[in-house]
Amino acid sequence: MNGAIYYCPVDLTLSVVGGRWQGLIVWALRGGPKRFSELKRELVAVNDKMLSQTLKLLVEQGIVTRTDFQSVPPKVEYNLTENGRQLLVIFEKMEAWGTHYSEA
Amino acid sequence: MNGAIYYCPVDLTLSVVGGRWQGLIVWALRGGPKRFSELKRELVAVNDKMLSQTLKLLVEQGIVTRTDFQSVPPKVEYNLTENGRQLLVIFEKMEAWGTHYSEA
DNA sequence: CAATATACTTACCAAAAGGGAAGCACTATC
DNA sequence: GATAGTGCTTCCCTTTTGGTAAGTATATTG
Repeated sequence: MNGAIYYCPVDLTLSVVGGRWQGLIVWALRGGPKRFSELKRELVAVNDKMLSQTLKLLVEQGIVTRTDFQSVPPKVEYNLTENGRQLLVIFEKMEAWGTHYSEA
Repeated sequence: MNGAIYYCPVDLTLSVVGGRWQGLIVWALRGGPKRFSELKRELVAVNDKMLSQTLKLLVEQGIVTRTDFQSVPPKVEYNLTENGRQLLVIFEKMEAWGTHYSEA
């Protein structure tokens, strides 16, 4: 994948899901494709650089697809791949845990 | 928790589960309490500093308990709290995904 | 009496990640 | 003709993270 060595399957998954923005982007795409600017609006604290950098990484990892509509002004859509979509069960559990934890 | 602001429950959970060692330690404790040296042996690439630093963080976050047996040489056991234990469903999904992904 | 084991901490350094601000290409709109 | 909107990239800098090596205290072992 990127030369890194993973200690176990959990470690591998964490490399895709951990990091400041990777997981949040996957989660933001759960409802279907979104444009760059929509993601930016949704992930309030992200900046252009981080968003495009992280999206590129997710594309390389095979989690997200990128569709460039070759128009001016540019229109590009991002969507989850099948592998990406299968990550969603993880985030559903995370949402449940986080919700419960912040109430405790 | 630590002054950080979380954007949503998933973000909160990622702050507990992401990071180089946090998740792996929680996962390593799934079978019951372990001593410092056992964790060190199991998480091959971790060093003393990272392990004790991360364990301290997990204790502060209420994910792990620390029991010091006040003996010489020292014996200290770490175990999951109830909140920590509830994270395990997340890791089970991660293991499944990681296993599947690395076969693809 | 030297070595070993345990669970740490400290000082120091290197690498990586993250972020701000600006710029770019091009069109449409005012 | 200036301005705005889009999806980026680049430069530069700060912060965070990770890591190495060494040290600490004390009892047991050889």
